[in-house]
Amino acid sequence: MKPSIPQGTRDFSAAVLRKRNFIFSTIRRVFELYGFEPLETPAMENIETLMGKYGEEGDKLIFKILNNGLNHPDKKESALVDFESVLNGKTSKGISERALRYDLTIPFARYVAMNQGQLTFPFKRYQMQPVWRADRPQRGRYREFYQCDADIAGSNSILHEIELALIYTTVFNDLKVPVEIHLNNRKILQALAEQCGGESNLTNITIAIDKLDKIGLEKVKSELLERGLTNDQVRIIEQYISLEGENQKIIEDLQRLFSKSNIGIEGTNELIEILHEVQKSNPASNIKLNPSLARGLNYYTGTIFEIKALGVEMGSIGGGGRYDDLTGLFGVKGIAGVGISFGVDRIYDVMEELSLFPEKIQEGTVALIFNTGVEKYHLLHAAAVLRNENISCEIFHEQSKFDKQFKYAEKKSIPYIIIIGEDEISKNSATLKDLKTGNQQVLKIEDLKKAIKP
RNA sequence: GAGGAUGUAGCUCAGCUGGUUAGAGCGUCUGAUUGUGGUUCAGAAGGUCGUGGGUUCGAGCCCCAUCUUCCUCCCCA
Repeated sequence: MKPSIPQGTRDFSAAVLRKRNFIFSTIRRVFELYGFEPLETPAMENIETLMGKYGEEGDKLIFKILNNGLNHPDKKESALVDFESVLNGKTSKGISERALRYDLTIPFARYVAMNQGQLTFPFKRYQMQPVWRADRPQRGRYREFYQCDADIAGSNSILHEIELALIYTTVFNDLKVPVEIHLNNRKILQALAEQCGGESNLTNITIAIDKLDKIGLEKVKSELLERGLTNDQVRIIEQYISLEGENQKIIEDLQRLFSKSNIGIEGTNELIEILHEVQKSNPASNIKLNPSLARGLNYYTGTIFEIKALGVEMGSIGGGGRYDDLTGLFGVKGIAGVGISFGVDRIYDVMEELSLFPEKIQEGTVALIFNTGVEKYHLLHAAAVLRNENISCEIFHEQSKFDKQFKYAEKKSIPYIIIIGEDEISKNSATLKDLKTGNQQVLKIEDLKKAIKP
């Protein structure tokens, strides 16, 4: 049979993995710096943990795992009945009782709900693991992809929003990816909904205005009308999403538009505080109010973030926000949460497109010890000395022409080669050559480490 | 889930209205060159033309199905 992998999944070669790990380790380091602790949860969850948490569309995109043993004679009849309900679009525990995780937030909520007695609140965790979606793959969209989430459970403090924004700034600064942090607040959208026929319209409004960037004002307006809003209501929304310009100007406009709405004022004040503190703590933060930012996921109730890479066509490379009732879905009330997520696969694509990966990260082996056919002992000894100094090196596997050994080093981006032949052994030394400059020198084995730049 | 494009050597791609033995560049390997690479030169290997059916005297090319990748919609990271 011809080897292949499932649609939308990928193998990662060494060159790709080194770059990915560069992103992962940057994010991990910053998460740790802010006091988040690691968590991993299983690839699969019980199916009822996931179903119904991501909306109707989300349910369709969850990968369900077929139960084992369906062919057992004793179960045949019940399996047939259960399968009938699957054919009617319902899930059935008789056919599937597990599913692959769809994101990291719901498993986190499940974990907090399960372990609330043991955890120290506020509970700050980060998690970097793959998630799976049965979506149709496209550029920047995969069926298996990684998320890196940091969330805080059990605190309403706005300090977290401020620090999460600072994490975004720090990580993308470290990666040298130019970004805009888009900021908005669901409370303001709620105030807007109240002015437009009540909260029942909130979802209709958020879904439509979230697309403003993509489809433009006219299409957003027609979508709003299709979703049953009146002309007057659409006019109010148009006024709202047309707000643009400097953050300060948008703030003033929001204050004017929602001067009579308590929730609107509350949301605006949160925005003001976050903007103020973030820019004061790290002036490099490119944080931008975006009134049309809504985010599809309905569990958000306060601040919302989204990260837009500058200079490339790419969907958002990160997002997050505050959700008041994280664990309510699992029967534990009163635990608020706030969190952010990094889309590593898209960050990778952006960095690739902008050529932002440092060349340095492709170096695995630092030195290649040529095989000159001398006693293996001499080669192994030199390798051991280097390895003791934490310099990664390898010995060419067989004696062969230098030409071949040089080419091997070149292919693997190994910066140094070391030659130990009869001449060198007689002088208890080694020849070290820097492949980049072409310079070479004869040194004592013990002095190699000094000549090799890390 | 709906619609559209795509697939030929390890990689990037040619391949005429259907006609003998499917080509190029790059890469790989061998040699010039058994202690000094990146250059050059000579040669070689490498293909069930995504897969399975069909039409035809004859299919890389036409038809059907299926899979992959990519694009639009939906949704998202």
